[in-house]
Amino acid sequence: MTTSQGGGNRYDFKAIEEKWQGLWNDNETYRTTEYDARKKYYVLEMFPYPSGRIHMGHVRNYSIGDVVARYKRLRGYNVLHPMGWDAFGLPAENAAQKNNSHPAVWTYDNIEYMRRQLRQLGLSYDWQREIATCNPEYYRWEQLIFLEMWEKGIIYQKVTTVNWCESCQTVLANEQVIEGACWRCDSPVLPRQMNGWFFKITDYAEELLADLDKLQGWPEKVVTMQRNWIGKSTGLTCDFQVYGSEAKISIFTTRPDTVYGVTFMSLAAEHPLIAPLIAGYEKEQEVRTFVEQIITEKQRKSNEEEPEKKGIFTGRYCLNPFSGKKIPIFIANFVLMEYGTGAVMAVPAHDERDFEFARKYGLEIVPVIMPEGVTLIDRDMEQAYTGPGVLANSGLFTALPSEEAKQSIIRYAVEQHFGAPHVTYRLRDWGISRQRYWGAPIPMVHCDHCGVQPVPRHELPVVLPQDADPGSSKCDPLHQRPAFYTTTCPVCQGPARRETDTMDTFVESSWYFARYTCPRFTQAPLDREKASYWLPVDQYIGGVEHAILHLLYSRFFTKVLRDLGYLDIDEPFTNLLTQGMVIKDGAKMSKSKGNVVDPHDLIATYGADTVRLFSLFAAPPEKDLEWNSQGVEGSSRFINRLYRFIAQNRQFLQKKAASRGEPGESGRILHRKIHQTIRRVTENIENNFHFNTAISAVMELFNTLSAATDPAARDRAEAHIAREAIEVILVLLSPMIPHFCAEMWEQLGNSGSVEQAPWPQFDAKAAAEEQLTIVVQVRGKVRGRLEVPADIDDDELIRLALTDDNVARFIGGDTVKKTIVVKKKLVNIVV
RNA sequence: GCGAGGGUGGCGGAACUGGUAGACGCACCAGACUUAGAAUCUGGCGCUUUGGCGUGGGGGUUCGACUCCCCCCUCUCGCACCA
Repeated sequence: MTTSQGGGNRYDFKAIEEKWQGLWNDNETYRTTEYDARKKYYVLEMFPYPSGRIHMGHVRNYSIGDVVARYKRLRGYNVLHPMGWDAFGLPAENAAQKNNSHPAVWTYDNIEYMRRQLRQLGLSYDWQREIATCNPEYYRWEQLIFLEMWEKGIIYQKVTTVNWCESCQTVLANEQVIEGACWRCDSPVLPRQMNGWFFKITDYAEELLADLDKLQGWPEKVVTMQRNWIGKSTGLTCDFQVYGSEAKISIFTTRPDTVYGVTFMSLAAEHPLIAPLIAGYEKEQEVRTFVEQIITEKQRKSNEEEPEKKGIFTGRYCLNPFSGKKIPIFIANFVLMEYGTGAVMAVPAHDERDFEFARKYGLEIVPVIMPEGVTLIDRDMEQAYTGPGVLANSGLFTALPSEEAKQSIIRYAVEQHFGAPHVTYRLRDWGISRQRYWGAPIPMVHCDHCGVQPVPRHELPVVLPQDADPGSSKCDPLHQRPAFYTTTCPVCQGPARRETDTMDTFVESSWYFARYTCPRFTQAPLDREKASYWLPVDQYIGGVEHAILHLLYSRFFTKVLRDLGYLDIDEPFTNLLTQGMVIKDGAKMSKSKGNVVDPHDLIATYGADTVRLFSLFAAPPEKDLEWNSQGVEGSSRFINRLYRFIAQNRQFLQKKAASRGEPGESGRILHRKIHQTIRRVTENIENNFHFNTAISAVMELFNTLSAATDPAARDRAEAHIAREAIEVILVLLSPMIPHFCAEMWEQLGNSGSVEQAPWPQFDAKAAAEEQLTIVVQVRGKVRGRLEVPADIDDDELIRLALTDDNVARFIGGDTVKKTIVVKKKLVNIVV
């Protein structure tokens, strides 16, 4: 059985799509070079992980990007539109183990298959620039960047408590822990002490935060998420002297104005001062047991809600440096060692957590911030007051407003040498060590004599071994491969051990957009000139799930690469479009829910153009797209209607030169509609990529064209207008359904391809209406409509409105108080 | 709890700086063509007792509110003991 749809009723999408894909491929139509007279435009979609086959989310993402690329080409830009593969990662290992294959084999097979699928969608990529991050020719440059970052001191190694996923057998970055669970497999994440490599992203915290203001072309939501993630807090660090000891406890607070309300001190269970504090005191053993208990509880906690607040008195006291007041030192389970100093000055009157804790253990509550017109009394307080106010019982600072007091108190602490202004971030350094095989090796060597040494540059790349050691699995991590890690020290030539951790795959995706500008450059990670020409990416498109992880890391890398001298930009992505998910039956498509639609089948049934058209038409790109098989039929029907119209009117449409003279009524309407459509489509794309409304505008034009083309009147003066209409339709739609438009353009006998056609020019005069429908309202309610010439004056309009029968009826006997005329729109009569 | 963004026909969605709510499409209904169906074409399609009522609910500003202001309900997403 043939799947082609010949017979004249439906267009043969299979033949047409294959033909044009072949031509684009053979002619390298989308190959891009630099230094063109045209302005550059770099449009990029987030590159896929080669998981096996493309899914509807890919189709949507890449259709959107392709429309942008094709549109910008038609508008005369030199467009860079590349594609590649985020090819390292755990699924390859899992799949390889299951199939007794090798991750590289599995990955490259998938790339092969998915590349073919992308080609079938007719996406206009410059395939010459394709990259796969698992290729040593890619990651060797990443290793070089690593070495340069190491030299610059942006990389360090430390033993810390890391996020460990037992199921993935690897460490995760903070950003990869979602509600206490692994971002990939959803199993609980446990803390674990380990040595690992870190990127000092916190060195860039301030710039990453400040530059968010430059990202005017980003969705507000993403900017806010990043701002919260960086989490800057400004305040005071200051020291509390331990009573009867030389030791000091350093605290951080964002509320120095409440410092006279401190009634106790809370330490995190992991605080290093606890051991010396309690040593030799009577309750030592009891406290020690409590601390251990809290630490185990913390390790066990996962997605559950907040545990109940609890703590224990250490038996020791410290002194408030401002008031000299002696306060008890507690250990509390809600104090985090990772944030601030791991010690909190507790102000129960003005902090909810401290309030709860104080009430539970019967501790003193001293209100020192009074809201306007209110005097707080500790016994009557039912909750902490956290708002602003005026200071009370605060020594020198009493009666100051709280905002002002913050500054004065910090200044005082500095003068008295027991404190300093301080800024803290929630952002942690990026831990990039992974204990897995399928990733880029970290190019370092450990030598017993010389310590940690970088691999000499001429030895790069440190290649990931492709063969298994005898008797082991193909996916064994590097620390189980003596043939890999046994080496000599680059300094002393003695025996040494290679680093066996691989890099987090997010490192690869943090700079790939830059490598696309010079994917085969062999001298350095980046060709400065080409990178400078193309970057930043003008339009980046991808899922909102990357709002923090990938987009924050890429911003960080851009700044690092700038500081290493490779780039001359501060931010990688000027405009960001976060497209919504593709859902079906109200839920995200997923295998477990069984609601997956495979694009492969759809393309086979309807063709790529229909699939693209539907995914663009059914919703604006930033919203979720509800998949609807009947909607796909509708898109297919529209293209087929266009096809039949052209096929059936070919003769008529050819009479371009023959028609002369004044067009009739329908011709004038059509001509006007053409120009109104050009304006609408152009604006819809330019403003916010609302292809759904752009497409509906073209549908309207086509409806007008079909109605205007009465077979009985075909030889009339309208022929050249009809011809203009169909050409405009084909150009306007060509970014969305490129195969069909290319074919029809050719069949209509145009010289040159539709891709070389100029974007149609909007003519305001041609779009102007000659007759207007004016709405007549009485007291704001529509009571009539008038057909009037566009140039009618207001007085005449009012006169006409008042004579309208229905309008007169609603005015009845009332007197007209006022009339409001809105130009070209309406008349409102107030009675 | 904090932050962000939404709630418009049976459905997806339109509506410019306040000015005809429901464009376009899907579904549905009727008709044409057909032996019949599919496909296609034409017309209809918010609710409704024809006077009205309608953009989550209630108030307000205005000649006029999906749009602006206040209060409330609800959904989605992100963060979540951050001192």
